[in-house]
Amino acid sequence: MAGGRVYTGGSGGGGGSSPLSVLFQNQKGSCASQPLDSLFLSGSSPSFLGSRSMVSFEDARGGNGSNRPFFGSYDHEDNGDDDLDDYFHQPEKKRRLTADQVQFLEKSFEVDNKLEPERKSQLAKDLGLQPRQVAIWFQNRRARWKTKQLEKDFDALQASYDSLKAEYDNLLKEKNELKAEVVLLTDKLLLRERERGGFELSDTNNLSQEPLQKQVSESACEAEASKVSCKQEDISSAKSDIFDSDSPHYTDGVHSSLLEPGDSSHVFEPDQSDLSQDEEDNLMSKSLLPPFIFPKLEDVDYSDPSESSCNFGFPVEDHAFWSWSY
DNA sequence: TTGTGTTTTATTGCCTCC
DNA sequence: GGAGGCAATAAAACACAA
Repeated sequence: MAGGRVYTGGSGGGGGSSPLSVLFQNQKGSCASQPLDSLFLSGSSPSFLGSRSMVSFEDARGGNGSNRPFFGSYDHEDNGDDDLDDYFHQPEKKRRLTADQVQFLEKSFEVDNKLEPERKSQLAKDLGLQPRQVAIWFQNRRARWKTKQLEKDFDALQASYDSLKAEYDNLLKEKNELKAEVVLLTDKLLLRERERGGFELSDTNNLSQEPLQKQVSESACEAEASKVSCKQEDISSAKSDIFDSDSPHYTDGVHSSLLEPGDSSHVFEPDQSDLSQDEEDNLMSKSLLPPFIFPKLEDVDYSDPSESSCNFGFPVEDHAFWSWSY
């Protein structure tokens, strides 16, 4: 025995003389002739006396035939004496508790799932079981309860996750739609600028006298006026998305050819070979590139892509975020 | 009837508390 | 150090399909 525990089987039970085979001859429900509540509330001597389940068969057979135990698995009421004899000559085996015993224990468990020594003794006495059997039953019952509780918790978490994922998917869809819109408008804008001939970025001689930022901003606002608000904060959140092609979410396939990585940036990069260092610095520091395309460096921290506005607060590596489920 | 999966009863070993 | 709880596990009992 572990932990110094001693299995004191063999001598428990009430040893009542009245045969209970009428009441407990079938564990599958037919024995429920007595309401459980009356069993549970009927004081210290419910009709379990005489049960010797799990005790030694030598003990169980005990005295005379009238003291026959009502083992839970014993539903051989139609068997003859030979079968009965065989049954009792089996080596000691596990015996299931009767349905009534289990119901009684269940009721007790509902009241309190912990078992103080006194209650254990009382239950054992009432049910005609060994106190250890009662303790074991409670222990196993607690384990089952815990498992079910875990299943419930899991279901709740799963539901919560499903809800959040649906919400996330909607946001992602919305994001991609906005992204596509930005790209479309950008293309339109570039096309218009080219038609005007005032924005030939590949030709440094054509750099406008007007500050580039002003030019583009005005054009942007013209383009935006029809549909999109020209508010700086609105656009700046989208502009970082344009160059977010590394994001695993970027699957909308609406990239403008002008904005493809390695191809797009030069569109807005004036050839600075003829600029003075000051002008060059000015260009860089003030970010003369269109503000709705390139965020100011101080606005966006590219060192941590997960913090960029294009992700709506979700980590870029969201595939890792979702990968644990399903 | 038999094979197989599930449930229930019981054991073992470890841990915590008093 | 003993009592009791818990996790892991064994094994019997049970359910059920083929």
